[in-house]
Amino acid sequence: MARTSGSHSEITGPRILDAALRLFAQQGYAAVSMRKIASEVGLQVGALYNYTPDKQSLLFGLMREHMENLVAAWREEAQGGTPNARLEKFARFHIRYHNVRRDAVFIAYMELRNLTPENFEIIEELRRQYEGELIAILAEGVRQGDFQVADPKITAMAIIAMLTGVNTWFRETGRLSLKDVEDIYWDMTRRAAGAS
Amino acid sequence: MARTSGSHSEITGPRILDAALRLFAQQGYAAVSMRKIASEVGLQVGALYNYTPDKQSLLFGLMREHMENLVAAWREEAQGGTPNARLEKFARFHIRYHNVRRDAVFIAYMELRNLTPENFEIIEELRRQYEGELIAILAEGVRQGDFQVADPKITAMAIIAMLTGVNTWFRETGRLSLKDVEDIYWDMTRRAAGAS
DNA sequence: GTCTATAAAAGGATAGAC
DNA sequence: GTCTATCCTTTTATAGAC
Repeated sequence: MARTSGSHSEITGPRILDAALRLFAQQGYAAVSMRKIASEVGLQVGALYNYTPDKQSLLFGLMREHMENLVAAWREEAQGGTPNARLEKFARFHIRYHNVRRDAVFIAYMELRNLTPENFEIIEELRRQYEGELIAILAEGVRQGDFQVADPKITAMAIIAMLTGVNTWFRETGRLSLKDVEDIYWDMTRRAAGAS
Repeated sequence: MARTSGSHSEITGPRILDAALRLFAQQGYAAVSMRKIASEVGLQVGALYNYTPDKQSLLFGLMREHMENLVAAWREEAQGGTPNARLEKFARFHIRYHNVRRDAVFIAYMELRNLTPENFEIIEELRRQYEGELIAILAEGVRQGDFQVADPKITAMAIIAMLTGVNTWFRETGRLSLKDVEDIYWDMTRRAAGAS
């Protein structure tokens, strides 16, 4: 996708972010040079620095954007309902939301070690917030006698790991639709929580 | 752990592998230079090439060793029994085996993209073998009417993702012992499989 | 088996012209 | 806003002395 030298575009910024997201996911942050990103967008490397102060900011920006959007999107969808209804909504939301954001999900987990300590803490706090949402659902279900869970925190970690794992194998072209997968995983989630 | 220049050791090879394993896990393959590995072992970089033809072989060797040992260790432990007994054995084995090999487990998943295509295929085949062991247990349980599983392959992927997830949060110093964690995860595994 | 020295390429980031 | 040119560092890997 190299562009003609000197050509212009009002959307260079987003295109740089798109390229960085895809390249970081495919090859890893450390393996992707600023030159590779520039070349993907059709720029020379110097031009990138009009859009980011350095490579680290590029990574951190992508991860923060993803995690903030994730937490916000869930809180938008959450609303009320019984613990059982909220748990089902969470399981289906998690699978759907993550399925269409493969690259960002991959980066947000794999590239944590390439963040500076300060940036790492910010991303981890966002992750804790998201996990906290599921823990709260499980704890409320236990309180109301709807769930049988030995430890809401551990069960939450187990459920999130299970649901996120869909991304490692699911492909749109496979024998199951995403709706099929949602149904099967909701069933396993329900059982893991000891829901009736 | 820098050693005196010119000193000798009969175990340089293993020490290089240990250092590479730890550094690759902590910082990522692409971010670790041969110099860093050499320095960790107390060598100059040139000496490493007495033990490995190149950096890629170092990574591939670590991953193949880990995956082959994993498959072999499970087949050693597997033996017979009811599907329910075999499933419990698998869940507990997986958690225990992976818990004491954090670095290797991390690398075997995170660094797949840094393998050459030929090496990648070999590692993936070993992973498929391991997953196949769990799929077989679930399928046998379904046949005997012990389990209620919509799709043994998917349930296997879900269970493995859930069990492997323990590594992301469990610490020996936490409030739960590994035995506690094993018990809780076995319970969730049992439920996910619809076992009685 | 390890060292020193080196080759040849690639890396992040900046300066200044346009 | 982009390019060209450059700085300075680091990289993998090899050669040859010891």
